[in-house]
Amino acid sequence: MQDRYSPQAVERDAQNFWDAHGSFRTVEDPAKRKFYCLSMFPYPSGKLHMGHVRNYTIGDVLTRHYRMRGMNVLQPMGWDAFGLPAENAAMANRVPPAKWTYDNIAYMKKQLQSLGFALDWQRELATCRPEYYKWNQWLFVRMFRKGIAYKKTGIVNWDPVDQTVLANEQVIEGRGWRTGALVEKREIPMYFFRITDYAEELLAALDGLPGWPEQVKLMQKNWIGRSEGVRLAFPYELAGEARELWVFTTRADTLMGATFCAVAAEHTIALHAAKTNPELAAFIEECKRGAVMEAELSQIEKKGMPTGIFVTHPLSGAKLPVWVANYVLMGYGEGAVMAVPAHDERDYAFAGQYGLPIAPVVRHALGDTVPGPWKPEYAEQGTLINSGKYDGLDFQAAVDAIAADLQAQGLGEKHVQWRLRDWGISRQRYWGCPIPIVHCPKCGDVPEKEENLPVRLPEHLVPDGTGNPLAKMPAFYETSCPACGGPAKRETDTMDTFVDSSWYFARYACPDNTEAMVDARARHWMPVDQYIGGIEHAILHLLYSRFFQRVMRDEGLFGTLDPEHALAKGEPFTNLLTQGMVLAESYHRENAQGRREWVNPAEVEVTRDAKGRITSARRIADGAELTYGGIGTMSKSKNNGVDPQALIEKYGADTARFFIIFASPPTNTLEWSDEGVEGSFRFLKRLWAHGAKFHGRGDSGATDDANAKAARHEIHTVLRQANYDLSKHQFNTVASAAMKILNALERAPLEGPVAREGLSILLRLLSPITPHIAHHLWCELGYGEDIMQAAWPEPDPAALEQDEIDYVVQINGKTRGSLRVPRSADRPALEALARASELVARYADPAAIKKVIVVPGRLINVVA
RNA sequence: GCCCGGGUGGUGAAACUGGUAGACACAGGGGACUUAAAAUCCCCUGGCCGCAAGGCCGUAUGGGUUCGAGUCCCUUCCCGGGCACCA
Repeated sequence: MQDRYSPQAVERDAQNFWDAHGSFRTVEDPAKRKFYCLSMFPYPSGKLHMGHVRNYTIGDVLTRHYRMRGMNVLQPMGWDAFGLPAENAAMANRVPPAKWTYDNIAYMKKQLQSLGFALDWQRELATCRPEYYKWNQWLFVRMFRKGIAYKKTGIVNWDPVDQTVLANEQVIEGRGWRTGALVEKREIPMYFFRITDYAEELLAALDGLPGWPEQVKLMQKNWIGRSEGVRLAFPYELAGEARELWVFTTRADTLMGATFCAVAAEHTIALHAAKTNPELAAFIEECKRGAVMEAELSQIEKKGMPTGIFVTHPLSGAKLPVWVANYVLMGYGEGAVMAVPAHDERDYAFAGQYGLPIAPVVRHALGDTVPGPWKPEYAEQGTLINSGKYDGLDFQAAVDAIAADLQAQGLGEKHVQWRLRDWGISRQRYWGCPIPIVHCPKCGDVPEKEENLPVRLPEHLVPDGTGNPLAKMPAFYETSCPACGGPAKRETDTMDTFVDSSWYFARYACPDNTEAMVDARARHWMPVDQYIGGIEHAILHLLYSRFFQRVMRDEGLFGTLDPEHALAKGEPFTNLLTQGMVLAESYHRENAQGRREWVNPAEVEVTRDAKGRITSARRIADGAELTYGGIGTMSKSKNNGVDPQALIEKYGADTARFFIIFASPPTNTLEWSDEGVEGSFRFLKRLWAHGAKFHGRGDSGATDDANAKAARHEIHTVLRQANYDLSKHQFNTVASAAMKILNALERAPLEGPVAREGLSILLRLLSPITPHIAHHLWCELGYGEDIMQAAWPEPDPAALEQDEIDYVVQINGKTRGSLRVPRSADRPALEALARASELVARYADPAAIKKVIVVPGRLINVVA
């Protein structure tokens, strides 16, 4: 056996062994319990980043652990290969997105393989391949026929200079990232998925997901946003025609306190009033400028302007003015709200700003009036006042009575409102899945015939930033109508990449099927038993996947299902582990054009103050002063990614894997630092050295040796804890446990069964984390041929037993020492020992003892 | 702004269901080995007071519940994620 640990050789040999034995190939096996372990597939951005390494290492630890526990584990890998970065790279390098993407996939696949992940590569898929996206299109057509996919207008960011639609991340401070032009909102026709049809089910089913973090379920719940209230109408006249302004409110009890209504800039009333009011038209134009992001909209100053139009209060008959307000969103509800300034903080501020009346109608904790400044109590529910016949009613009674009166007049009803909006999937971009619709002047929007799918995306185009190249390519869009055969134009928008990632997990079960989207194998493997990915996907990706799973179920793609079958419930992921993000510091400077240029932390030298805060930073290469951009997720845009490749090359995959597991529990954010990697490498070197020393020793040696016995007790105690930690997915302490076991082994005698057993436990415990070195030592030390075939270690109860237990002794809740007590001591014996102990004599008056609290096996607290 | 998390030594973290705070490491200091360095090994390392024994303080902040709080409840501050076209 080599004296020196040489990770490259060890890892190459282990990987060759796995390749030769097809160790990670998985087929359906009814004799074993199936376990589908899936990590979110990567976007092929060029090279792996630390977030990937972390994600896939976590998945691999789970996979290898469950394999050793005898399950039939499926762990596939693929590529989320459509998306914006490929177009950006294409513009920068004049290379087609397809070539860039395929090159990246080839390189990143090598990287993944070098990390030794137990992946079944035979199932590899890439969403940009026609074999894959054909089924996006196929399902889209079915959804379109069913009405789950439909067309309406949606609002996008428009760059007036490049004449192109911008993604939110391409809008920087309200301007286009390339042109610097002020971005405008523009309404365009788009396709939507009717996810709101499933809102109720998506919400209710969250309760049936015990394997999901509460935090994620809560985020989804809030996102879906069920609210019960009343939909009601304010009648008005427009150009002599009777109309109704419909609003939704959760506070119908405050209806008698409504003093005005506010509508979005795009609302019919606003547009009508603007025709004769240039000032209002200008204000509406102002509202239309700027980005569409909600985060941005919520930060803007609340502004409004009267329309001059009045509506009639449905109960009091009073005339209320209608205002245009920039905080009312057209996309949410009816694009109009009733304003009750006395009991709503935003309305209160708005009324104060524009001198609108404030009418209190609810008795709150502070009284019957609402003097400024605003108090949260004003918004609380209470008994109605100043509300005529509704006076004296509480919240629920008032809502019931008011809803009944409105309904009698046909001016309102109880209503459940959802915050969730339908999913707009059209993207005016090239590098995505074409939407299989043909626009025919005679037949309208006609889906492509099934036999003509997939609608292939040409792979040779290079976008230039001025709109979708497909829209400039007659060979792509000139076609004939699938219905009437006449000349027609193909849709040139492509699908949101979230469509691709909403069902890939089902396709892994049967990636080779050219006849069907999914088959019986999907029914076997689905649902995913353990899904692992970044917390940043907690809402959108996971919600869309849950929606798609239900659409596929309702399309009968999984066959007829027993109602108790997990797939019948529509949930694709039984257990979810949301790993924390990998964060890194970022640095930037202004370049000659006044744009921010981000410098990779590897090229930066920083100075820190006594508290470790960064005081200044400069680029090592040229000494340029840099601005510290704070700590944040590793991203291409901030150029703060740490390349794992250097780490792998210097220390090997096992060290990289061990460090990333050891550094932090999976769900924590991980602030990247290069320090600490050395320590992981040192540990593996020590492990190797221990193995080399142990190599060739016999099993002779004293079993009864007290040191050996103590070591065995320690090892099994640590193992018990490690197994518990594994079950909680707290892998960092499993790595610690391995270190503790090695420490114990180094203190214990090197020969004999305890040493041999201890090392075998250590190797098996480590094998999911550092599979290469574990594989090598396992073979080399004669434990077996393949550690993956070995049984998972369990602690021996006999080794865990102890003759004496150390009890913590507290006096009045303060820890004062400990008592060594025979294991057999019962509660009265423990109490007596404590009362008689010299600790009590020293810190309390034994005569004044009021009570003694005994926690078995742990602690005695004497209260005096 | 709204929704969801988090905050423990110089650093990453640990601490079972409310029961000895800081396991295991990193960094730092001291020492051994070496001509020297690297590597390796040993010792020390939360703060304050003390020659020592020991004492007091300490889990972002301020309060509360409890025999006992890092852990439960409330307040404030700071940091991270999401906000529907980044993936």
